[in-house]
Amino acid sequence: MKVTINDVAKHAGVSIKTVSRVMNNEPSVRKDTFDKVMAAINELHYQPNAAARNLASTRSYSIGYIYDNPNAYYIIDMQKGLLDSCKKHGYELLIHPTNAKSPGIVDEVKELVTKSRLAGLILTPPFSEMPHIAEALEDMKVDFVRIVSGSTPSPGVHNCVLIDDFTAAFKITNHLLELGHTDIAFLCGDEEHSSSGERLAGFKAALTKRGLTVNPKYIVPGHYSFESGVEGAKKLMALPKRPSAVFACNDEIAAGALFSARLMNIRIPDELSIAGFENSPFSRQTWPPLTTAHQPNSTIASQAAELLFKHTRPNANKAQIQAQPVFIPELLVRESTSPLDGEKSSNQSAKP
Amino acid sequence: MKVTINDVAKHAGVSIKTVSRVMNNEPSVRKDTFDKVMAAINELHYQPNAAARNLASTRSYSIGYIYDNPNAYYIIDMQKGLLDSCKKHGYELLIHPTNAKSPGIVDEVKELVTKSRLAGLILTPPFSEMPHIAEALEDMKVDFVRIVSGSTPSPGVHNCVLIDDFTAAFKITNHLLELGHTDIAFLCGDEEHSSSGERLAGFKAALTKRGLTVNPKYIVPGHYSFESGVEGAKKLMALPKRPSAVFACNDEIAAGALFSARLMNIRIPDELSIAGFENSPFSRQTWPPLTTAHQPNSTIASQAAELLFKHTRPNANKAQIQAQPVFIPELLVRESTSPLDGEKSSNQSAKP
DNA sequence: ATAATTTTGACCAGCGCTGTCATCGTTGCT
DNA sequence: AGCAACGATGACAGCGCTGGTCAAAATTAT
Repeated sequence: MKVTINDVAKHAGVSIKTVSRVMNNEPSVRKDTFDKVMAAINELHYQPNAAARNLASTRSYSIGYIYDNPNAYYIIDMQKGLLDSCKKHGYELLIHPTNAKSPGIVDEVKELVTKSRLAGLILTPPFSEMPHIAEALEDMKVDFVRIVSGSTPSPGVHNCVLIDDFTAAFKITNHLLELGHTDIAFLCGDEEHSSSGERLAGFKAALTKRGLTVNPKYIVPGHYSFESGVEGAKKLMALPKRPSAVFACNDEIAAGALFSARLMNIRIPDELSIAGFENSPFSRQTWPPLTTAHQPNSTIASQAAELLFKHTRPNANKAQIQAQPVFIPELLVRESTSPLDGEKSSNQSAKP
Repeated sequence: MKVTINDVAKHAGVSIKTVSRVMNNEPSVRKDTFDKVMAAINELHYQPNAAARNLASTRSYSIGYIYDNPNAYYIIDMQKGLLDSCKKHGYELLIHPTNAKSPGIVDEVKELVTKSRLAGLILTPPFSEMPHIAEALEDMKVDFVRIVSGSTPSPGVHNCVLIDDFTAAFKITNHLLELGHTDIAFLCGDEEHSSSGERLAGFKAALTKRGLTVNPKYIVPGHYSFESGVEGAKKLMALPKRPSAVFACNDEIAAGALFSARLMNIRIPDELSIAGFENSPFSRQTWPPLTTAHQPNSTIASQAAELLFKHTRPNANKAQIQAQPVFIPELLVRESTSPLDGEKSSNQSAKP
């Protein structure tokens, strides 16, 4: 029933220590010894005891996922991706939802790491963008992988997974432009999330490329929340010249804008096109369903975990770990956006 | 930084063994010694090392949460509640999302328990209602707590937390009745979830109590999904005699019904009142916001965990564990329901 | 007061594994 | 061949805690 390292050692005719070496991927094990041990491991279906490993070594076999995000769908997707990778590599996942704005957050993270003896951490925004968190983690010599917004890998950094919000936002904006819209507003997310800044930059770039100027009144600061979308749309609709399209920084904001428009009896998409970002399930559940950008969260998460494991592996050569993977969310056109003045979208069946 | 049992012992002026006794809830520790040790534990923020405990004892200090539920908000809330209790008791939480309908599910659960050496499990629907899962767990002598729908504790059962869906549904239906509605439809959730049956029963009971007959055409089978709500509403609105109010088995279904009504240009709540169930965040983000029943998921979860710990605790006396806690979700009136024909709700300002 | 009882502590072994360091066997070199 | 140098392997202690045993101390009953 329960196979210990001892059994394997006997079976392979080596010492316990050698088996341990094999398990830990240590160098300095001769090829034939290695094979011998591996054979024994497979034959006996040996599964190392995580508790014993944790206790004996400074290292551990669990990773942590710290998050503070009101978006349940995002979190669930992330967890799913992380769990997949963890299972594959025999790690455990410890989830730790908390409040990023709490004053003692750094200590809290530190405590979590020491108490649970985490091998590493996965950080998503806002934690992935808090310098003092990263510093603390580096001080503690704990590996971590950050999932952040960005399009160009920075040299030397090997613990990041990038999401190219800029390009994705550029695409969404282009979609709106192709529909004939020129008065397009942008509803920002939280300023401290760089994703918001990146998306705004992509938005501006797309307009500029078309030779359009960016109307500062159409750029509304806000937060990643439904409420913020409600407020933002209200402000926009109070302007003397209303925009004909709104690009919201995420689906929640977009849903809020939709809600707000409805309260003001503005028909969507006829009078106002609205686009979101993220493709969260409820972007499909608004009326009309939201045009958005699909972000493959589970895949991103499992890639992040894979990257982390490359670091935490005992004899990891950090310099060898390749540059950051980059994900570009894809445009997903649904019914919340339509051509301006009822024209047909230019890329759709333009009959001659 | 790292507090061991030794530190606590010194701080409290007792031996290591006594601290261990306290930690393990062993009898034969005098009240004042117990308090003294507890004080030291709290003061030093002592958190036992799970790995060491796991290793030293046959028992383990992690519990598992198995789920298969598309509702992300529900899962996040549950996790939150479970984590709170786990933290308090020095347990770890292992989350395990999976597919309840997969053929090898029982083996999968068994493997999870043995491989991760789980002390216990928390089960929510649909797992909490699968007899073969419960049997397998009992065979393995693993403790588990089920969160199920029900209003009356069954004698002898001490590992259940009940949610009184019947009473809550009764209340919601009553609210609709008080608004003057008599033609009320019911959109069911999954048949295999007893919550759906309980809610339906509560619905029927409320109608019957008012002397109304239940129109079978107004009871639409379905699933706990947005799509199901869309379909259900479509069917209802195709009836020769449309209902004036719809009670959906959960918020997702209600949101779907709302969506569907919108597609058919039916004004909510003027032409049709819609009520949901659960008070999930997006019940606030539909337009109009949904009248629903608030289910305190986090609280329920942490109670379930507390109950589980009472079982897994070394010297637990199962017979002594009190009967199942019962939660009754509370009515939350929002804008998706309104009086029939513009009358004022009867319990509101009925001016003489 | 003394006996009976309960509570506590000292001590040891051991859970399954890893870290350290000493030892052994090889290889390379003069 | 002989010696150094290195690579591969094993012996041993110990991670932090529990479980057991037994004896000492504190409490209660008589």
